Amino acid sequence: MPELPEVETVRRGLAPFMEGRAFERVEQRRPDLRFPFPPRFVARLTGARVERLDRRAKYLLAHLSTGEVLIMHLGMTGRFVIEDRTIDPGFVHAASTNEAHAHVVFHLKDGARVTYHDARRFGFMDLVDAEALEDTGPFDLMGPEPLSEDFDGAHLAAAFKDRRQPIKAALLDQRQVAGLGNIYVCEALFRAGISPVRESGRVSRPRLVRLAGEIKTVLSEALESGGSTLRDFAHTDGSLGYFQHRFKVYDREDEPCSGCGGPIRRLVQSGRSTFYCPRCQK
DNA sequence: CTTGGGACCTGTGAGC
DNA sequence: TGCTCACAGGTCCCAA
Repeated sequence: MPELPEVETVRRGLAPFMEGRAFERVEQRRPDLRFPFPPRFVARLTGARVERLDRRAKYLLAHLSTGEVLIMHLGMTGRFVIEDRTIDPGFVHAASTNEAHAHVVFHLKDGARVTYHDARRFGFMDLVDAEALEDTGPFDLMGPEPLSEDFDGAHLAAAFKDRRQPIKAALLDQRQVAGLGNIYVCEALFRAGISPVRESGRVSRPRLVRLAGEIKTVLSEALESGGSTLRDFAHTDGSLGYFQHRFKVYDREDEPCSGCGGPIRRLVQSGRSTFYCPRCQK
């Protein structure tokens, strides 16, 4: 799924069509995605205006005029398709879509129709009071945004202190730092020269400072490229991100390492593939 | 408390 | 061509 750069790319694509507009009509085509929709989901949205579309980690947050926040998570395969007759009647901003996976349709006043598609249905939506947002899970325990000033080597050192977990797993834990996923963790560890199996609590402070910097760099570069397109990620206008061409290790098993020429290896850590260079990462 | 494994669900590509 | 298997960008839940 979308990790932080992909979710932020989606947010930027969606914001011009949603911010300042109200939901004229909402179609909820099934009772659940990963979780059941909240009670009276459609009724609570209808007529509400979207004041602002934010992102926190991998979550999209639509702040509504009703005082509630619409929380949207894309899971692995969630995506939004925009159609806007104010721009070009009948024109669809979208890659090819499968109607069977169009689960929610937002009809906005003055034009746009925004459809949420999600083949695997690992995504979900929820509604909470804006004041309660920070106190509701998972936001209550969530670590800092990696691109914010709150995130640096000192934060990692404190978060990893006395932890035995491999650093790969620790970086995927959204309570330590929020927004990284499998791709960018692999890429950041490679750039920092740190082995994914190293115990997180035993990585030296200078190396964590380097790691925090590499995390910021790789996420920033991915954002500039419009995110990564692997299988089905597409922008809201149907265009594709292209950062995947700059992966150094992810999905490159047996290919030569850009640093030493040796083969990139794959291993499985807590059920997920890790790609790394055994020679360059210690 | 921490950690790892399985579960959720569908689609796709590789190999036979 | 068609089958089967492994695997996929995430996160929650539970057992050890």
